[in-house]
Amino acid sequence: MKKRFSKELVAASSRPMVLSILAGGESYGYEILKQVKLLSGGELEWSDGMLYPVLHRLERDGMIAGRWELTDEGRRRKYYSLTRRGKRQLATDREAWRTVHGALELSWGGSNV
Amino acid sequence: MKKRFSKELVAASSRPMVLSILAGGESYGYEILKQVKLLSGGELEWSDGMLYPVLHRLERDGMIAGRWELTDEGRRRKYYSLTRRGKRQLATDREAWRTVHGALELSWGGSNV
DNA sequence: GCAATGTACCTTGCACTTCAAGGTATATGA
DNA sequence: TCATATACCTTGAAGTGCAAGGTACATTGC
Repeated sequence: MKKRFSKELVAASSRPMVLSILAGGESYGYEILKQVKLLSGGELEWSDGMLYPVLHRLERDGMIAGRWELTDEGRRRKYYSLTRRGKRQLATDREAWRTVHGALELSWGGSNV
Repeated sequence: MKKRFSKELVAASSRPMVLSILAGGESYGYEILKQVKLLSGGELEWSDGMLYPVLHRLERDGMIAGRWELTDEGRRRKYYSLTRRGKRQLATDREAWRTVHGALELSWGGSNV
């Protein structure tokens, strides 16, 4: 549906975005998808087939910790929370992003408009 | 040397960065590498093994046009310039980047600092 | 004479990632 | 009974960067 976003851009932003969302409190896959949409004003829509492997990798690498829970309606959810290692990674990712962003904005403002 | 930048972040920024640099006038591979380093204040250092395939893809897709030239010293260079299609792509990429950047900054400012 | 460095380009194999498409399961409302 | 929403997962195809290798020529220092 949204062809505007290259898979590379999604790949670059997925981890920092997930870590950042979890820095605001624990959440689960389906809800994260909605939060991403909200944060982008409805423009960004991730596929769930992308997000779940991302969550599994982050958990495998110790950035986030998962915990299964059962809702009142009888649905299972896997809640994730940020670990200390995840917090450090978030800070690193944010700095890296801002460096690249600065270079891009510089190049965009430099010669063309 | 620079482990701070994930390959995903490099992948997301490489095309918009190259297109943007060429929007400022034609250039060639080796020089683009130095311009990227300059634009980032020395922080971003691309490998040439990454850049050349990027240039080939952009040329294949009609975003840029290549032209061989021989310098006075007898070295061959391939100069690239932005095509009309490349200009359009640059505008699209820039908008996509800024949307994602906005969502990230929002998430970073929202709950954690 | 020759080694090192800088310029300038290219390709291959590896590991990794998204996406599309498929799957499982339950609850609610028309 | 059927569609929609919730909630998770996996697979195969296609596309990435990176490390490492290669080619070639000019300049500099010993």
